[in-house]
Amino acid sequence: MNKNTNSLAAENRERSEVLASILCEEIIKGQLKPGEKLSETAIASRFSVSRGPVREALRRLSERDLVVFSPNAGARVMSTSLTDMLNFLEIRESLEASAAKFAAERMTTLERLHLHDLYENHNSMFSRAKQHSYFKSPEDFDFHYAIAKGAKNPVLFKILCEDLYPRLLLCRSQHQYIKGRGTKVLKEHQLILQAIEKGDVELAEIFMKRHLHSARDSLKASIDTLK
Amino acid sequence: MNKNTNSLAAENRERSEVLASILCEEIIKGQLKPGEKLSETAIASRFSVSRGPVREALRRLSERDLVVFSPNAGARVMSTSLTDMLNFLEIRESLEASAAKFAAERMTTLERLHLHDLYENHNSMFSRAKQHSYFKSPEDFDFHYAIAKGAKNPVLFKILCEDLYPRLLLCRSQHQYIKGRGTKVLKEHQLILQAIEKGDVELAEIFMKRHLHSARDSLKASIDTLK
DNA sequence: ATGTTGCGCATTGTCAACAATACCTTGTAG
DNA sequence: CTACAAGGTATTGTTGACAATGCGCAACAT
Repeated sequence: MNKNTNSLAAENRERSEVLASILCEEIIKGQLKPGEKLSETAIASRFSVSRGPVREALRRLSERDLVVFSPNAGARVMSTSLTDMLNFLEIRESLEASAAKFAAERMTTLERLHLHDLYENHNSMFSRAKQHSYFKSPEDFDFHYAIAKGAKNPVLFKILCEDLYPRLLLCRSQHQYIKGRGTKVLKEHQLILQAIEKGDVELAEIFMKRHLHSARDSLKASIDTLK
Repeated sequence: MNKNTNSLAAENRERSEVLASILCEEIIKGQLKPGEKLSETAIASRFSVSRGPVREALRRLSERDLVVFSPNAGARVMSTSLTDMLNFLEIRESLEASAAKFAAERMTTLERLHLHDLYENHNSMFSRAKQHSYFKSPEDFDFHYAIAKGAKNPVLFKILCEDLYPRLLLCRSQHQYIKGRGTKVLKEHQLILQAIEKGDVELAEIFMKRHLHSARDSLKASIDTLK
């Protein structure tokens, strides 16, 4: 059992890493506002640590593009634009299309069954208000997550799930962008699922590409209406 | 004029960032061997700084996956496998294909001319022994770099040029992998160039995909012969 | 009233010392 | 001779203090 489950005491990870992941979560969830100052002393006293680990954590977040540094002026929460978001989605389209392709080729039978379950669950409990929180179930939090995993390319997985997704979620939290394309998403997921289940590499790629493309189009449209 | 051009004194960037980029270069160039211990005190004394900035720099490099940390045992240079390299190349294929597509669509006339020049130079001084060092001309060091830039998507550019390329170069330096597919590369570049010049989006994407795919195949083949 | 200049304060950047952990050497037993 | 254990040494993790830079407020001049 954990010796000190609530504090950030020695869980075989260094403090700076633990701090970074906590701050990462708070930034992504929007608990820290865009452009908000991240004072070293404030964070240090909040977690009852010295400024050293805090500084290391902030440098880590800087590499992840979640905070920005001004020389001699410290760190602020990265503030994103809708243009950033469109750029993210454009790349996501290409990467996830590849992921779907590889998943259709490389997923194990078990993984395909698991993906099917995810789809069914998603389908059945659709009417309820459920937006998956990124940190709720980190193991298989999503249909897309499972596909990224099934592509069997750790580099792809890392870029997609550890680099792109967090920053995409940051964009969403900063713009109250709740897509809600309704039942269309489910239908699109179904097509992808079926292609992957059959091992149809080309179709899986195409359906995923279309799926994300229409997500992007939907964002573009809602931007235009706002404008 | 710079007050202290040779040392790493105040150039409006913080020490940890400067240190990180220096170490990054040395790691990628292979001056630091895979698995080699990165002692904080050794680096600190080498650059005549305290351990604080060194630690921050190492944490930065850890986020870039250039070093790995063992708890309470410090940092070591990331050591890569040929499998890693194949994974990198697989993703590069998908990302650069998109880059070529967007470049064909979005490059300015000036950028197209510049790309043409790059190709011509590459073509003319082909016989000489010239392998572009990554840090030699960071602005337009390569044909691929120019295309990534011309795609006009900062996210894509960052993933490709700041995340993927360095790690790919690390793989190369650690495996003495000098591809040398000879004049084939030039021919393939020419096809890509022509497609981009014409603004032929589909062809640019396809030719880039083929280009990088055959590069990957060539690596696979040389792995098999070694095995 | 507005723009500017100077001072004081708060925050960041850096450092050296302390505590804790891991590694290596040495010695001993089987 | 090899395997294992124990202690010492070196390195990492952390902390608090010092130096330097930037920011804000106030007073003054135009």
